Amino acid sequence: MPEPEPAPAKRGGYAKGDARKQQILDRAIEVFAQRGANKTSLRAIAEAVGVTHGTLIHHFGSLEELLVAVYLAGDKSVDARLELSENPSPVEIMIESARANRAVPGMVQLYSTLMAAAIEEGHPAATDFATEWFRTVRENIVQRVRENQQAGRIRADLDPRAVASLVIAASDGLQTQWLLDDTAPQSEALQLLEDLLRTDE
Amino acid sequence: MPEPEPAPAKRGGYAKGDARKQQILDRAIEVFAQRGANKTSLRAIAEAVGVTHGTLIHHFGSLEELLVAVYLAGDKSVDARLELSENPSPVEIMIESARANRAVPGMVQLYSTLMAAAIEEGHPAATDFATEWFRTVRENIVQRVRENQQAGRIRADLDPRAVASLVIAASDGLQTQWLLDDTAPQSEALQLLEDLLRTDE
DNA sequence: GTCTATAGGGCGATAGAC
DNA sequence: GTCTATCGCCCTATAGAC
Repeated sequence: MPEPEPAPAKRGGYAKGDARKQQILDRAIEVFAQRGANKTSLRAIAEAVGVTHGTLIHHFGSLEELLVAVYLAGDKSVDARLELSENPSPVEIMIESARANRAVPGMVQLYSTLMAAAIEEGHPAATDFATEWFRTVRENIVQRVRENQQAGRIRADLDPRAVASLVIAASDGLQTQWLLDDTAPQSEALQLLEDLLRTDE
Repeated sequence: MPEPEPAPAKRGGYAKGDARKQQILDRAIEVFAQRGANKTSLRAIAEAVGVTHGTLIHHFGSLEELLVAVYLAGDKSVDARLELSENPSPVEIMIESARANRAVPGMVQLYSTLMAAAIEEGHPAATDFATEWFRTVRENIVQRVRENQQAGRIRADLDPRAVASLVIAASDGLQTQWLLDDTAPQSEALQLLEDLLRTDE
């Protein structure tokens, strides 16, 4: 199935390879959205994408690296939407991200799988992803906390780094609870945390 | 290696089988404490315990059921210690449990692995464990929240169920963060949550 | 009852042909 | 780039020795 190539690029020709990689990634994300992170062997993904498992290894190096790439690509859409709102509270960010994940439960399963792999030894790709992920997210949230404190929306006496870790942890843990029992008070608990952090009425 | 049998019991004779099962479990817990949840195949565990993988299957039915049994057995010691203290706050319970897990990181890895398996389909043992686990823990914590509210130590206007879910989620999430980066403010964030829940000074 | 041995199949990863 | 073939490891399940 020859498709119209997006400008093959005479020089430094990685365009074709990257395009193919992106194609595979797009299809893989669809698969995760539809079927969840279930039975995600290289062979199963390869079959769904329409190549062999060897091809996936060629493009991504290992199953784990492919999974990381899928998660990061899927996360971008959430990120983009958040850029639009102004000075959101840390908890609002988590609520928005939870909303997105609720629509695509496969992403939460994938996140859990990657985190479980990350805290075991011998999974460098997952460990690197998780370490970098928490570093970035925590940094981001710490900044939001500071902004909200300056705006008088979060109590100024709280340590931004502790607040950030708490908010992230709560969000992660609640998603797990909610996936196992959809009567778990996910939104309520997040809203509760929001209220607790707010400057005293 | 014939060991002194603990009263073979003429009737309803499951004593011997249960004893062997407990032996295996004890040894498996040691292995997890020493080496973490790494490379936990039936064969690897069997080798460490000193039997074959078939023996483990015979006693526990499947790898997943063995892992659940190991986690539950390892958790009992924490539970026992908590019974001693009187009317602990929900967060104090989590801090104590975090302290225990810090000493035996393999248990946190095991917990993560089980939770990741639980939220995927096709892992009934893990799913049953996790569902029941959250049900029990949440029930327990809700009760503690109520007691603390009556004692005037937690704000009476908060929904106990939301508080319980939040505390559990925060604790779980912080342990993951801490395992990946031991400078993550685990204790600080838990203490912060404790302070936020406290009746206004 | 308890355990060993083995069958049958899936996995990730690699090597090399096209 | 993509394929096939293959390696070594893992899993569950079962047959039968002790």
